[in-house]
Amino acid sequence: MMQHLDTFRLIEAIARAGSIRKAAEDSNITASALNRRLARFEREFGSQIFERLPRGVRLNPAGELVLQHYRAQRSDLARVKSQVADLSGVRRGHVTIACSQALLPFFLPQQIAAYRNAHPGVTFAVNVRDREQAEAELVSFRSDLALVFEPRVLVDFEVLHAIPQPVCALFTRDHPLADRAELRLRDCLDHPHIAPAHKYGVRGLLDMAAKRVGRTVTPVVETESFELIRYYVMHERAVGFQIPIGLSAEQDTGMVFRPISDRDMPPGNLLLGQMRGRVLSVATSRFADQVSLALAQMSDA
Amino acid sequence: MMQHLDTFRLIEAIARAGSIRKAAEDSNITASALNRRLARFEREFGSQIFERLPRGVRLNPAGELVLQHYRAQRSDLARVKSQVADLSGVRRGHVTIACSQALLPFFLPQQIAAYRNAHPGVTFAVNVRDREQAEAELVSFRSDLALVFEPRVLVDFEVLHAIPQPVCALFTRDHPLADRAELRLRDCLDHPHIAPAHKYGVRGLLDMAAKRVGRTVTPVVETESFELIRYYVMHERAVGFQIPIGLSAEQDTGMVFRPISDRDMPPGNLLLGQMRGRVLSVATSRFADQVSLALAQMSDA
DNA sequence: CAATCCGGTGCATCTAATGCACCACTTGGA
DNA sequence: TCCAAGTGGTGCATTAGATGCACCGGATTG
Repeated sequence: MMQHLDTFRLIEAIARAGSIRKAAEDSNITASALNRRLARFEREFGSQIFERLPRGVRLNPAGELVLQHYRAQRSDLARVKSQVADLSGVRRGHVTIACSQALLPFFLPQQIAAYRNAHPGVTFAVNVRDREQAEAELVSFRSDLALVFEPRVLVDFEVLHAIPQPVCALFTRDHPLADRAELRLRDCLDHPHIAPAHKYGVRGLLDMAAKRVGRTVTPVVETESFELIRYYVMHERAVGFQIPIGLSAEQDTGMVFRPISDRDMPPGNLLLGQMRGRVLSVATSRFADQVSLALAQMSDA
Repeated sequence: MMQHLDTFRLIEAIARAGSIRKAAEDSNITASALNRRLARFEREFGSQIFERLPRGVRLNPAGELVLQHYRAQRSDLARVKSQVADLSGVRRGHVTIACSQALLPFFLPQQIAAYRNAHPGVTFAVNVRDREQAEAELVSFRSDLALVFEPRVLVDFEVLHAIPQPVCALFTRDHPLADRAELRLRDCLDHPHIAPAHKYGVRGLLDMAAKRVGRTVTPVVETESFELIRYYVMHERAVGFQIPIGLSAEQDTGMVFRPISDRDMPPGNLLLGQMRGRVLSVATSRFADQVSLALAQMSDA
């Protein structure tokens, strides 16, 4: 039980540290003991999993496979434990989500709170990641679920639910654009605007749409923070861009948001997904169901 | 490495024996040691996996989950080892097949020999099973591949390749039916016939077809052995039933076989399959490819 | 009611993992 | 050029944990 996954944790530490001695320090054992654990593992496994360099060690291809195998195993063991806890009546578990910044202000806290209200034994971990990182998180079993806008590569990403999200422009109530019946992209670009960095889906859609009408996105402020975008439009009379799920219509912040006309930009997709083919734990699976339902109700409304 | 999967093997032994003491004897350790291993495992896992009965122990639902998890893990570890051996150039591995009797005389030995000729490092295990057992073998990771005729339930059975196989009647060259241009089911049933037991696909198709024309299959000999069927028709002037892949046209045995007219019976399907969603080892995967190719060529001819 | 089989436990024993000191080697910079 | 600071690997004494043995309490069975 312990011994086995423990050895694996040490192997992970070696891979991370790039050196047996460093990993030994991190793990609070002697380099000698760690060296032997590794040697024994390699002997019993049948081949080396690290290549020995003059300045340390590095995973070889076999090691990559082994690492992936043990990550999958550890994750599946967690699933089994969750199911066992579930059938003994005690709804326990832990859910790890990699998600876009856009979900942080309203959607995710609401969803987590609602779920925890029904099942107080379940704990959560929320990792804020861009769309590429989120997919990598799934594959390496560091996250169970991902909730991202317009993910790039969809290999190994199994879509559990999808809802369309138009890119919205946001500005203060007294902005010149606030009166327009239909909001065109060119109008937004004519004003000073603040846009997210290229790695984000909103920016990708903006760039494509602008290119199609012979324009370019030239933000006065470019940022990785969606929060900054939301607040900045209240300080300079600028146009921000964001998807509606990260915005609240109810709050009276003096700020309004409007979808950009779909004549200029098709809506992007917000996707809930998991690693392809993986069996999720009970808690994770139920939470995914709840989120799917909430997303569905949202796109109906 | 060893310790962990070793404990699991012991747990399997306990589940099989139904008692710690018996399992201890089988595994050549003392009941005390085995009891402790189990106790420690349950303590670290967080819940009991056996229910204690007055006359021994029995797996509880949690135990079933744990067992399934470890079987999957062991199988995946074998896959990793196979891939590692593959990338170091040495094509090694082990392939386990659950298959119908019909494949034993010609098809499977040919396929295995051909593969081993190209890759002598790969070893094989062939388990002869009926269609239901074969599916159970896949799910419990006791077999990697299954090659069966008309499998019953297809849950968790992922079809890798399928070819149609008409049910054939076989008899000696001097049998009255040997001259017919088209072979009808009623003619076969009018003669003394020998048929496989109900659990086999051929019998299932026969029963259904007979019922459709208001007849019943009334074999003079009913058997589980396809081999007996093939040999019996040479001793009594009887009609046997079998699928063509288990029969050879070339051998001069004084025996002929003919498909029953598809006006009476649609052909059944011979399926090559694996457990749904499972990643096969390199050796297994390549062998499956070879078999698929051979089946495809066979149905072209 | 005695015999038998079961799982569980205290204690002595023994195997195997660990820590310490040290080696051989490479590298980078004084 | 040479030395200091890294690296992975190894022999040896120590220790921690797994094992075997003997035994207990309890339940079933004849």
